[in-house]
Amino acid sequence: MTAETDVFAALASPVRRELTALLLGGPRSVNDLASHFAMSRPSVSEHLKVLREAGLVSEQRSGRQRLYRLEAEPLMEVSRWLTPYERFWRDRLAGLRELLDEEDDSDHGTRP
Amino acid sequence: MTAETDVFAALASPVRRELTALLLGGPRSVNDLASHFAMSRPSVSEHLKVLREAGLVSEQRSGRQRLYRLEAEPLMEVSRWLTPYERFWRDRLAGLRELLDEEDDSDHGTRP
DNA sequence: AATATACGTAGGGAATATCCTACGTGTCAA
DNA sequence: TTGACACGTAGGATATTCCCTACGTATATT
Repeated sequence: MTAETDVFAALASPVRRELTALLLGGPRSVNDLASHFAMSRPSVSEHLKVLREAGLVSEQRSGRQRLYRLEAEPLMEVSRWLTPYERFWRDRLAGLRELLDEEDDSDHGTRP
Repeated sequence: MTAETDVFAALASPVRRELTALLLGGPRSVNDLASHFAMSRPSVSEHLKVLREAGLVSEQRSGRQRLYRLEAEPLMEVSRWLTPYERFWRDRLAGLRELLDEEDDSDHGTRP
């Protein structure tokens, strides 16, 4: 599949989104990351593999640890994919706002 | 799971991303949408169901057709989720730009 | 050298995803 | 009313996901 699909598929799992969120604070070891989840460490390793293959994280060996680092570039594709839709929800919000403004107006169409 | 997870999971399929893209041009019937894919119409219906349950599309019956309309609001959650990562790729791009600027600079560190 | 630590991978089981064909329902057209 | 059309759903086959435990490898410690 395309790289784009890899990224979206990687983000489909709440565990993997949580992992990327943890890496916002800087590189972490696998044990460190795994300690935040109820699941086994090997399972976390597998999630990290998915993220690695999507290009969302990189690993760097440090002694017997492996530090995983966030690589956010692939998220640009998501952001770019999102662009044409922004107009839609802004339009919708603008419409909502108009509606609320009318509602707030105590002078309900009594003006000439 | 959370609504957020529904949205990310819905977007994980290239077929469903393509469906939402088609709906950018306005509401369309199921047959119309299905004609853009190699798969059977019932399968497209199932994909539309996933999108519906994620709140990404709505349907409106019109005669014997059902017009599907894009509902982009749930994508705001994706956009919001993306926000803390933007800094990362901008930083990376800024670093890259610096590097290119230096490369372009014919006066390689010969200044006092 | 022997042991402990940090990690990845193998292999397997259960759940879910993704496609299909067959069929049922509601709507329009003749 | 009969037939065609548009669609959703049922049921099933296969692939993939997601979790586990067991195990192998490399590095550090003693």
